[in-house]
Amino acid sequence: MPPAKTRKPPKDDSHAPIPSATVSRMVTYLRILTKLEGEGVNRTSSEVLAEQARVSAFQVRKDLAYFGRFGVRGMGYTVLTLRRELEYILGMTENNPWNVGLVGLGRLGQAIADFPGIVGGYFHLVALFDHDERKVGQTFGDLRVSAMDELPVVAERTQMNIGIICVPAEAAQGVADQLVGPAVKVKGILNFAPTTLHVPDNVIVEPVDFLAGMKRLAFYILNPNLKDTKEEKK
Amino acid sequence: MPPAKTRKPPKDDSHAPIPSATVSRMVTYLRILTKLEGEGVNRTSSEVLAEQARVSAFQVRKDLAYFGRFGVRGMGYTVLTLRRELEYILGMTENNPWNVGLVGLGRLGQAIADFPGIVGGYFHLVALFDHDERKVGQTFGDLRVSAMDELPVVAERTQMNIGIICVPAEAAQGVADQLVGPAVKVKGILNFAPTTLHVPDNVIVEPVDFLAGMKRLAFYILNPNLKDTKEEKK
DNA sequence: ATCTGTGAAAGCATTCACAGCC
DNA sequence: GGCTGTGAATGCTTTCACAGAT
Repeated sequence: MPPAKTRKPPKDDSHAPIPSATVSRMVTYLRILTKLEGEGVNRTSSEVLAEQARVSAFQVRKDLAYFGRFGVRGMGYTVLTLRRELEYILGMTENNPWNVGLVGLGRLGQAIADFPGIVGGYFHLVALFDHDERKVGQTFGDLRVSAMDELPVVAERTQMNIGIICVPAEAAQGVADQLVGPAVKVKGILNFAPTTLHVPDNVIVEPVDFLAGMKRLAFYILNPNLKDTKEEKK
Repeated sequence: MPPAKTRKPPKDDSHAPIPSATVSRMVTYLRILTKLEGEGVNRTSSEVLAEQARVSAFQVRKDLAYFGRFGVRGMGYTVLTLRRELEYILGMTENNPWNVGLVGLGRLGQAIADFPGIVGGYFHLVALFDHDERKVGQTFGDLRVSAMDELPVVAERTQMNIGIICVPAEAAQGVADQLVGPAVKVKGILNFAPTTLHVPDNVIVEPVDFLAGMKRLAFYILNPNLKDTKEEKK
């Protein structure tokens, strides 16, 4: 094996198993880079990223190394370039249209539909659904609320591929079943309901369970000695 | 060392390092047990719990073993008893008054203040704060919104020990600083703002970052091959 | 017979130390 | 000199297999 060739960046390590904690941190790094860029910072380093993400600089470099080589030795990273690379890695690009449908327009659902970063960011909110017929037909933002039985049709028309569940725990599994039903191409679900969803293998669920978060807080407050020193883990 | 004594449950393994993933799963088990109890189920097993939590039965038993011995060999677990034990372990008891203050009454904050399980569950919502003077003085539920500069006084009076941050990312660190300021005894923060908070060592932060969740979804949808098979990790 | 509790092994993730490149 | 990229070592977590209890 000749190490003669001068520079072939082996960017594509495509089959390496990426730790899920690494994926979470990549998201954090992207957020930090976007912030730095907004502040007019051009260059940064693993140390700066580490400080802001509350992890070690080793960790930052190792994480990035799973995906390629983005820095310059002795110099650090260019904020703009690295931000773009991470966006690409995480699928936050023009040619990945993430079409999001939200189910359940209670207070929480309305708040999420309205949240800065959902509309106008990397994701497009394309459909709203509610069980309650008094809500069906109302508009939030510029979207009309559809009935649950319209879901397959609307999902098809809007090319919905991500679903957000904001319904009570008892109703969540039923909604999940509809979201992954035939003709619906939802491949990922963000689940705000405090329950564990059962979905087919090819569907991803991300739980956002803040009641669980509160209980973890309670536990760690009572047992400060065994506090996890590396926050950001997921 | 006499192993003669007939039954002294060595409940207190107090210094074993508990994996943070275990803590998250304990919260899940508690939720499942509460549900089972509500359905009138008396007995259960590591297998049932595993199925509902989407983990292995080994994992359930190992997790529980960190805290004590709660089952009967050949029989399984008593739902009521185990539920109580887990509540005790997680600090969900009458004599641990978790007094929660919420900062930021935008749509999200209002939704959280209203969420079933905050009021009337294991936690008491005792104070609301907002920067915006038009919101100060309004009431949500039966709580009056206080101004930010009243925070130290109100926190003291209400014995606030957990804070929830529902303000925009730019404002979150400032709020966190106030929450851990002198005379405020907040030891845990639930952070809905998409930013990493810097707090003293003795304060715990639980991030609830659903925008990050969306980006993780996007990544795993694009790279299904390296999907994490064991959801519920945190 | 059944199902829990647990030491030991296997599998992952993080930390480290230093080689490699500006 | 400075800071990245990365094999090797360390340290955790999960998985396993089986001993223990009823």
